Amino acid sequence: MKPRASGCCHAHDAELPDLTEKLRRNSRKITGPRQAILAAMRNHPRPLLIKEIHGLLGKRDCDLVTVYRSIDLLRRMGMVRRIEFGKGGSRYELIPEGDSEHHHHLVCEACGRVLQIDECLLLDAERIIEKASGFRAVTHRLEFFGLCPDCQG
Amino acid sequence: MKPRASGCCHAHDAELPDLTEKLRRNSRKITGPRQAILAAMRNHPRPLLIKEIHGLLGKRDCDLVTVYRSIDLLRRMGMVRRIEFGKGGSRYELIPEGDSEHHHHLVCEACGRVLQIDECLLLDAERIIEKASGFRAVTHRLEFFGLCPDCQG
DNA sequence: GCCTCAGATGCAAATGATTTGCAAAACCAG
DNA sequence: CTGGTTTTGCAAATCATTTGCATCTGAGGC
Repeated sequence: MKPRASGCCHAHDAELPDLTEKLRRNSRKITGPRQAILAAMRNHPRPLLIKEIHGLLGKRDCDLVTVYRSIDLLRRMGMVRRIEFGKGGSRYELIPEGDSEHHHHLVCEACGRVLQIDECLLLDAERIIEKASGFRAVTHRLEFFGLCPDCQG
Repeated sequence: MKPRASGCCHAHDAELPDLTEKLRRNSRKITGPRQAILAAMRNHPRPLLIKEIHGLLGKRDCDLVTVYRSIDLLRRMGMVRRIEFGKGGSRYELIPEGDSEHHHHLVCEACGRVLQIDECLLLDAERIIEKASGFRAVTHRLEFFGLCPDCQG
């Protein structure tokens, strides 16, 4: 279980055809705002606030409300995932193509820096809980919080 | 790891002296609203919305704003814990006295029913993450979601 | 290339949770 | 029981998110 800095990385364009295909399949349109939002998220691979995404676009490219609506569409299409860090609103991150495994985050409570934790040890726990509780389709939400090296005072 | 229904249980009054003492120590006052809120939470031992707590009191006992302020005070005094289930606002639950261990919840995504999961397997994970990341004071937030038996359809 | 029309967008305004300002009311130490 | 600090209630401000609606636009069909 090694945390990994989720800094900027690859920006391969393979997601654009993917978007095109998925949108077409649902008779949705490939619009400027949607491409711009996806591009912004690709260039900033960490959980972003709606407000941050909007800021990355420059207010003229698209309205804040459109960011909300587009992100929601992308989420329903399975291209974006919502994450709750508990203050200031929901955050969203791109789901890399072919990514079936989710991951967790380690968030600095002072500065908000985010590391990514790749392994997930809780898939077994979900099955155990299903058996013990009678619940079905059990998923989980797990985030870690602490003070990053720069904020330890 | 056995989920446990977090239904109503004991309502021993040992918390009232505790509250009194803690409040006095910080030169805060023991007021009607604060006692009423604590009593309401003791009688409904599950994560409650501010709105629900307010509802339990009868609007005349105390203003919604006072519930917000009192809950925040109780939280800062370590008597109440905040939980985020991700929709409809934060929830709060009483921390039983002498309780050092936290627990997690299993939430039905359809009806909102909540079971409590007592064991926590992640304390080791926190230490491991501290070592690997350089973060300190690492804590975590973990909730499970699924469909309870009544909502599987 | 042009038309048409469902789907998308912008803007204003509604909603819902939470916070803040301030004057009046409630504790409690002396 | 009195003074002075803490709390409360009420109104209004904030903040994130959603909704209504008139207008605009991408994409398939001509």
